[in-house]
Amino acid sequence: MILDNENGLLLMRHDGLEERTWRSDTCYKLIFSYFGRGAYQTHSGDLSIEKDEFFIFNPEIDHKQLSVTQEKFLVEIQPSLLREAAERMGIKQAEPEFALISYKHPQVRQWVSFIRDFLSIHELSGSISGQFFLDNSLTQLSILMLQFGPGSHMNTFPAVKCEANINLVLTALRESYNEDWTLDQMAMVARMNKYQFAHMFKSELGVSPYSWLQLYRLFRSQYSLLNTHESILSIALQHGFKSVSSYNQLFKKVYRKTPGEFRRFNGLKK
DNA sequence: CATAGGTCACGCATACGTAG
DNA sequence: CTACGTATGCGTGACCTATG
Repeated sequence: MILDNENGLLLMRHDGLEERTWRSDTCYKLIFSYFGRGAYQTHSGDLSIEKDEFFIFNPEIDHKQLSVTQEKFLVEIQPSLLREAAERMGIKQAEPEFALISYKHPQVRQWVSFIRDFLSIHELSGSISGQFFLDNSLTQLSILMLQFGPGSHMNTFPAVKCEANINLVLTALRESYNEDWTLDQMAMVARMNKYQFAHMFKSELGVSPYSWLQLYRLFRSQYSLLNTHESILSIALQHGFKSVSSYNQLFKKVYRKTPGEFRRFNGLKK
């Protein structure tokens, strides 16, 4: 099952899952795992997704699929379309760069679920109505990606609706993200056993508690990075990182770039 | 017996200092 | 900014325990 036109492409297939060639596309590429897990490789590290999680490849990123279970679901979007959506949504970042992390979001899951059901009932390949459906879907997904896909265009972490006691923790973390936290403290806020808490947190958000906090710090720090000329060190310290080296390391993992490179690539020109 | 809820141990990812 | 080395403590599969 494949639908494509000049704006992008929608692909869903249950066979030919063993493809293992290097690809480098000019488009943004969302990969969603509806069933089990998927693994991908880039020149600077591997990525894996569990059920219901997704990640987004930025244009021109070399990548290779390592494995997929049961079903491959991916959508490609041309930068021009995403740029237009960003503009209409009032996002300043002209060419958003998405974080290379797997993430879970209920609304993205719902969207994928809807598209899957629709496509499995209607045979649309090559038809006029298929094109119409595709264009609309791509626009919708662009909006979702910009809204919920963590990346350079955000200075916070995407909002999610989840369990009440998890929400307590998220609120507390957002308020004092630049302070020290341990898993025990978070669990205390949630009034839960720390093991239960960690499990629940992970299943709700697709990210484990401490990683969430780290990522939140990183996204909050982006604004200063892109809009001020403060030193990397002071930005790192202000946002709760204890050293530049851990800040650098996290940045490398998320964007495959160091903070300096990220600033030069996305930031305001002097 | 099946299912859900709770707990834990320990491998390994991460934090962070030092040196280059 | 990168490349280590080390200590810390997080994450999670696997195991218990209650419940029906």
